[in-house]
Amino acid sequence: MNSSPSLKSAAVEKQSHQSYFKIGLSVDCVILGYANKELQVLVIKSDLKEFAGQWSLLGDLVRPEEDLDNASYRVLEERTGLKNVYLEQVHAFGTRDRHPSGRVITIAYYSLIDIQNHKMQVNEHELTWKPVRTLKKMAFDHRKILDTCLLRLSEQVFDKPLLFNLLPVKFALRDLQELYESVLGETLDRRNFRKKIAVKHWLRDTGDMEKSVVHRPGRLYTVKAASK
Amino acid sequence: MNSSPSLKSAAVEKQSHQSYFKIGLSVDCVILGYANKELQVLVIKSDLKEFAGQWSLLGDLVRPEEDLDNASYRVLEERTGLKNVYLEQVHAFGTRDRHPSGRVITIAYYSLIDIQNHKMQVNEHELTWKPVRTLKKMAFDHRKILDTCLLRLSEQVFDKPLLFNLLPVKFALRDLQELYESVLGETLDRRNFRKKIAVKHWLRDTGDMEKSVVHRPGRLYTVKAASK
DNA sequence: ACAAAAGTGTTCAAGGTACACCCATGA
DNA sequence: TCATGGGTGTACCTTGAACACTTTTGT
Repeated sequence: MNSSPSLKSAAVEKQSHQSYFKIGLSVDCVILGYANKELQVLVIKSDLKEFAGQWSLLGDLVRPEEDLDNASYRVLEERTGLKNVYLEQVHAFGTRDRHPSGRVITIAYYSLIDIQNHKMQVNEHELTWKPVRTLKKMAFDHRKILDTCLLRLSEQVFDKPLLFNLLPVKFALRDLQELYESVLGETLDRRNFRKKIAVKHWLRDTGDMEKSVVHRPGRLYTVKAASK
Repeated sequence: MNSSPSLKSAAVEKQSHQSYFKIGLSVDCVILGYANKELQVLVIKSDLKEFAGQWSLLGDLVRPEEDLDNASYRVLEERTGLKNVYLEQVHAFGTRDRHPSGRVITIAYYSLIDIQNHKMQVNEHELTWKPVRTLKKMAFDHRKILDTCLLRLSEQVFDKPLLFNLLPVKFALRDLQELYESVLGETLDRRNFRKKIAVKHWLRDTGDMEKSVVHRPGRLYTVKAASK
């Protein structure tokens, strides 16, 4: 653990948010993207001494004048510059000892964005995308929060057109299938997958084809109306 | 609206809980029972002037030293005397204007109990069971909270052995079917229902039969292991 | 011509739905 | 003997799973 001098201790952080206690209320956003054929989550280096070197989800205290949902939209927009993205509340986490600064309960949300389409300077401010798979340990109970959101997501992907939010506007069915496989953690039969998606009527054929692929190009589709 | 002199106004209530603000944090429990072939929910007359005469769910502010889940177990035990019952977190409700006393966000839980088996004096302290169907308007956003919990429940009843928590230890399949019909809001075919339950292997035949019924008595079953 | 992925249909098993008759009990 | 609900099986349909060959493109 390399603890730089600029890291705040939990005690100091508690001072600066004094007005929100006795019980602090925060939102944490599991912001998911898809790159290199893997699910990625947007994380930041923890600024707490207790979690020096560990990655943390993006969150903030809820302001007294804002709705819960608005707070998570705000966090999302501040960090990615994106509005109007899919965001869903998942669970409230509130064990006593989950935050070293004192009593903070957090409402977890997850959000799905097109990683290409967000302008934020990644790797500045120690904000970065990390493959979900590689994050073994995270600050606070954030790995548990992440798992809870991933489970919720996987339960919904065949009921609602969610995963399209992670892809560019135009995509091939193979891209979509690989994404489903990442999220579900299992391989899928190509013919069965295509039939299963077809009967949902979520997609529109753009008429375009893949370019510059070293094999037969696939058709490019776009989603009729993704969930926001 | 008959507003008795003992009702607190929101302003007064805010004073008495001053230490918890800026943002207050509560839990609300949708405590469900089953009687007269209807789902019932345990409610109390609102003590706020703004909601005089309206029914309210059972809730309380979360204490600084208790886990979120513990807070809802505490509310449940204080109101029903029951421990060890099924309790599940459903959703956090946090719009700015949901509470007239100021900013209070609440975490909603639902719980399933055997209504015969709870000792609480109902109709004292204006605490009572009301059929879910008859509660058109409730205090705060409590009708919305109730609906959210009922929806969650109905989505789960064939996946987990939940509804048995609402019945006595021994019950006939007809009782069970009527309960399922109440929760799902639709009638079910008797033969198909019995097959569907049979393949779950949730039940054990007690060897006993119904008594004092005016028709052929049904077998009494008990659940092998209900979810707690 | 070869490598690589696109695109496509059929068969089988399992689960869900619709539906009707005889049985046991109390009045 | 009648009214009431208990208890059961079969046929059909829908859905999901397994599985292989031809086509198109770039190199």
